[in-house]
Amino acid sequence: MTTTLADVAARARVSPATVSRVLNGNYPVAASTRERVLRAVDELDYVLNATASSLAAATSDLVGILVNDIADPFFGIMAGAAQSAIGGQEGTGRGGGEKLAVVCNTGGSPERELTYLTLLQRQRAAAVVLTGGAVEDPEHVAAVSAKLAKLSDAGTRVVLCGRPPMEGGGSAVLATLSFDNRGGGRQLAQHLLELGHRRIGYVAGPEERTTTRHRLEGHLKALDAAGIKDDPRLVLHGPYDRRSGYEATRELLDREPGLTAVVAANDTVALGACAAVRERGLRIPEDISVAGFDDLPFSVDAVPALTTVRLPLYEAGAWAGRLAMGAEAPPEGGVAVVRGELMARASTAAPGR
Amino acid sequence: MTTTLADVAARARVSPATVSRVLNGNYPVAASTRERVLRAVDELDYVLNATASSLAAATSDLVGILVNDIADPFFGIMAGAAQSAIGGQEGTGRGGGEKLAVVCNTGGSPERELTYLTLLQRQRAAAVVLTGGAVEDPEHVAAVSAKLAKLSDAGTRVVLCGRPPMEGGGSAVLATLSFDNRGGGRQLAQHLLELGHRRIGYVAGPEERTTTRHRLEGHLKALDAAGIKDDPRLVLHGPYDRRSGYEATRELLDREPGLTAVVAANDTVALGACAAVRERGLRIPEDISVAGFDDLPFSVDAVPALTTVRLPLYEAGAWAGRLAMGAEAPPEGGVAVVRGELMARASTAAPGR
DNA sequence: TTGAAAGCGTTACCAG
DNA sequence: CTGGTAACGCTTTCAA
Repeated sequence: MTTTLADVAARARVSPATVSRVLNGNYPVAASTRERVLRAVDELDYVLNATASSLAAATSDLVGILVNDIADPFFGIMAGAAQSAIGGQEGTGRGGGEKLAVVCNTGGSPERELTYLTLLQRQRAAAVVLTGGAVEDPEHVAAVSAKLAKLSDAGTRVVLCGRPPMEGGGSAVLATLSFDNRGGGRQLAQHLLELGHRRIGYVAGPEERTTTRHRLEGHLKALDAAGIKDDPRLVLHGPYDRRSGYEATRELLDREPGLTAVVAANDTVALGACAAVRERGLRIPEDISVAGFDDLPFSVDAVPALTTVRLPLYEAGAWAGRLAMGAEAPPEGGVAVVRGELMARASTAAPGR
Repeated sequence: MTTTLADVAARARVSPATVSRVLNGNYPVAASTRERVLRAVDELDYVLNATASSLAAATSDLVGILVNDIADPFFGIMAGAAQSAIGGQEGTGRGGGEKLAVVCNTGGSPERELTYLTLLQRQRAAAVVLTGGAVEDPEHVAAVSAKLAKLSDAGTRVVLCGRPPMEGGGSAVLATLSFDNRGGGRQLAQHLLELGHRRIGYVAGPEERTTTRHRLEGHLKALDAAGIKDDPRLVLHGPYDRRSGYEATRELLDREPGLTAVVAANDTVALGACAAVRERGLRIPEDISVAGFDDLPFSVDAVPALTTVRLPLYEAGAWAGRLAMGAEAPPEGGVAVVRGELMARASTAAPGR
């Protein structure tokens, strides 16, 4: 049979209540008693039953971190940082209070996102962190808002990381750490424009996603400011993966052979873009410049000449983790904008092609 | 107040027991009754309390997937596959039975690995999947074995994925999907040897890790078979990251300028190796060959000429997920060896240097 | 096919 | 500082 708190109490010759207090360390207990209890715990190899604790205390120690694609280091870095911030706190004791930070992979699917939120709601999760760009479909946005409101009502701390603030959902969301995607898109384009580039292709992310829209808006705004009129033929949408970058870039080069630069929605897409460019026998950056977003650790190896906007992923994730743990939310309605840094890794002067 | 099963029962004019049966779908209920109950559930926006369910049923719907480094796509791909296999099953209904697959990042730390296992034990997890190479420290191995035994006793299904079978721990572990790391290491070395390479550097992973030891063993065995004596100066250990590959390769090139090939412990390390090689003005593969392991999606972009062993990460992860869900374990003591495929992406004939 | 009631293992309040 | 004891919300026999 599984040993219970009562077994420990019996062995230590104290009441269950006392054992509970020792284990949770949230109430004064005589040192000698504590000693006796802990010995009994060790002797019996007792482990608290979290489901019973949660039921009785009406609070769980589960913290869910939702990501769009667990195979993408962009999310891995943020989630890992959050998990460290959450997990690396309490002592390693047999006691309670230890948070269980876990990451849930939605795979970018709205349904799975909702499913996970429901599952976490069932668990009465202590906190939920939503990372990465959100889907903009009104119906889904409404569903998520409603879910978050319910979670929040039930005492779950809701934090957004790398995601724009929810429209009017301010009450349910404790804090929002949003990347300055518009600014990043603008920086990238401005940089290329200053170098003299005029024909710039853009491989955007999936439609209906906030990151996609914001980065593209920044890009187009910069072009507009430079007096370059929006050319829809130079913008292609696709998923945030390598293949999309490859295929879209081939298409862009077909449409506009005079292209001197390609901006990709993120670094993973940029890698595909590079492959397509190389395939055409073009050198980077001598013949054509390629720019990305995110600055994943491997992009420097993939393309030493890649221009990118480095987002402070680790810092943002860690901050989100702390907020989930109860840290004070930033002022201004709990919204903080996290800016990226432009990394121009090589000369990318406009080729004469 | 939070609405409970009793509230639903009252509204549907049935007993709590009936509501439970409808929600779990594991007991016959009259269609009309079910209808009424479900309507009440929807009207009240009721969500099962998983902690209460788990306590009463003595089983949880939590499945934990432990990974060494969540920012490494190697783990992301496996974990994502496992999560899909686990999560994408039940209907999206409001009912129970839905598993909550979550991934836990140990960061390669033995303590955190144990902590997570304890946390999952507390939650009475339905299953636990341990992925990736294990630490070989005897004390830690014993601690993990003991933990797994306890989990297993408590009814948790334990699955190992991309990790060698536990010594004698067969009883606690339901199934083991182990990569053929020795064979992979051998393949890589043999390939290089056949091309005429004789001075081959090796950047190994961290000491005390099974993957590190096995891959290296395969490598050395192949060299030995070719009559090349083991030269400790050509083997360097370090963490599984880019920096390690960079620094170790610089050191190797200093020690042995006549090197014609470098084998890295995995593709991430290989990227660092490539950077170091390029820095010395050497071209790949004309001047020197670089080989890796794992075949991360981006490695082809980083180094089109990289030679690597592709491991079926997705398939292994999906299989592990199915096993965690209750699929039948493979025969042979539950151990299955998953082999990789050699990918020689470019000519890597031994340079004349 | 449905209902009644006895737990499941902890927590937290109230006494002492 | 410690003990007794109602909850906590659901599952699951056992009857009907």
